Amino acid sequence: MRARFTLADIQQHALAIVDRDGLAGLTMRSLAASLQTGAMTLYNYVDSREALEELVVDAVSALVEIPEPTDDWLADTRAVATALWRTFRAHPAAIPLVLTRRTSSRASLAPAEALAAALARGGMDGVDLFVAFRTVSAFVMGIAQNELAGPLSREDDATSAAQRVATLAPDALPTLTKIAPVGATFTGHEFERGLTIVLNGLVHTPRPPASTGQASGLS
Amino acid sequence: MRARFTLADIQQHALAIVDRDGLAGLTMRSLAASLQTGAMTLYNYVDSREALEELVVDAVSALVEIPEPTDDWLADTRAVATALWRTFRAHPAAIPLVLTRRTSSRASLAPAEALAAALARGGMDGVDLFVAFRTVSAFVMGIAQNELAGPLSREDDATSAAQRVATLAPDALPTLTKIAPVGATFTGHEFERGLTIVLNGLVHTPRPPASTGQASGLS
DNA sequence: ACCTGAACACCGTTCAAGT
DNA sequence: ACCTGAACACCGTTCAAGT
Repeated sequence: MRARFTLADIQQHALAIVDRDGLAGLTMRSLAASLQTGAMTLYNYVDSREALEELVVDAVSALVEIPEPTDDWLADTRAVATALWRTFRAHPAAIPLVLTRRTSSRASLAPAEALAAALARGGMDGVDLFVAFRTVSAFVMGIAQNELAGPLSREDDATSAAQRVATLAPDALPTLTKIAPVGATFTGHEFERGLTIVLNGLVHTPRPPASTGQASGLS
Repeated sequence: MRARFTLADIQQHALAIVDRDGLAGLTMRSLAASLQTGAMTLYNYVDSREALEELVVDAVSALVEIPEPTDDWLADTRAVATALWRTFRAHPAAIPLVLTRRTSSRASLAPAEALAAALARGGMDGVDLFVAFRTVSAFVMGIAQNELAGPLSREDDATSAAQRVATLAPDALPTLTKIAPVGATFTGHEFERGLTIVLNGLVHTPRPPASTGQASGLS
């Protein structure tokens, strides 16, 4: 019998379930039901639950709208990072998978390549390029983590981060207690402003002479 | 009957299991066995598996050696961030939990408070302090993510990230293909150098005038 | 090659009964 | 209040049989 499904079918249904019912809602059985088959059918397409989750990460990555390169590498770097962040925000229930599952599919590496390429256009290479890539990439993933489960993340229920922190130990955590209400109010711009900080750092950090075997590039 | 265990007992055994057997090795039953009881006994101390995982995150957070404040806020910021990173690296199997589980215990907030306090000593407050805190925090968590599951992370088995990337699509991913071998060689210094970039960015980024209701502080 | 139901091992948790 | 075994619902996956 011919293949009834494509990998894309499976990815779409799986991501839809995660978006609708959360991560816990995605099981082999629930996905199979969504595709109107038995659970075992899925194993013709996917090795394991783990592999299925990687497929979901790929599906999310494929939704990143990678911007066309311009002649402004800094703006390009910002654009790719922003595109990633926008996609993650649109699928918050999938963020734990994005943070946690390793993929090396074309789909998931395409945004990474775009980011690295933009930085390379800035004149970096070798170790410098690697460090810059890691730094920007870490910032983007870390902001996703902060949003999801960070110390001052927003709440689902009524209790704000401010209240939670204050209730816990108002005296032991004076600075957090002071910041917490800011986090609750000032929402949605941490990413842009934080990214500006990181990119400014990139521009203002002198590149040390190559210490390993790798060339440090120009500048 | 008096309580046979303390929460600290449970945390220690749970973290030990995660360190030894990985995250999948930690189950209610395996933890109970480690404590020489039945699985149900654990529910006298912990509400659910989810709560147990938060307890593991607390246990890891408690291991962070928070440095004493000095008169150099930048050095202090660096020291707290480095202490966090060192602790995460020492318990790699727990990183998925650290990235994913939300805690608001004293233990987990103490390093966050130390980080925020160091930045506050740098003269930031209000929105600026919030943004700075989020940015440094995101970088630290993101580096942990990169190490664990990022695009150029190191491998358990023989196949290097370089090979993996190259095999997949050498032409479509030229920049990553070029960087990949650097990641394999240049190991352990991305954090320091990336942190320098972020901190330089902090110092070199002008603070915009307050746009929300929050005061933007001095400078 | 792909499909699929039955069955198995395992896991979190409820229940009910103990002290 | 804390302990605990039996039992239940659920989940990933193996097996064996089909086309």
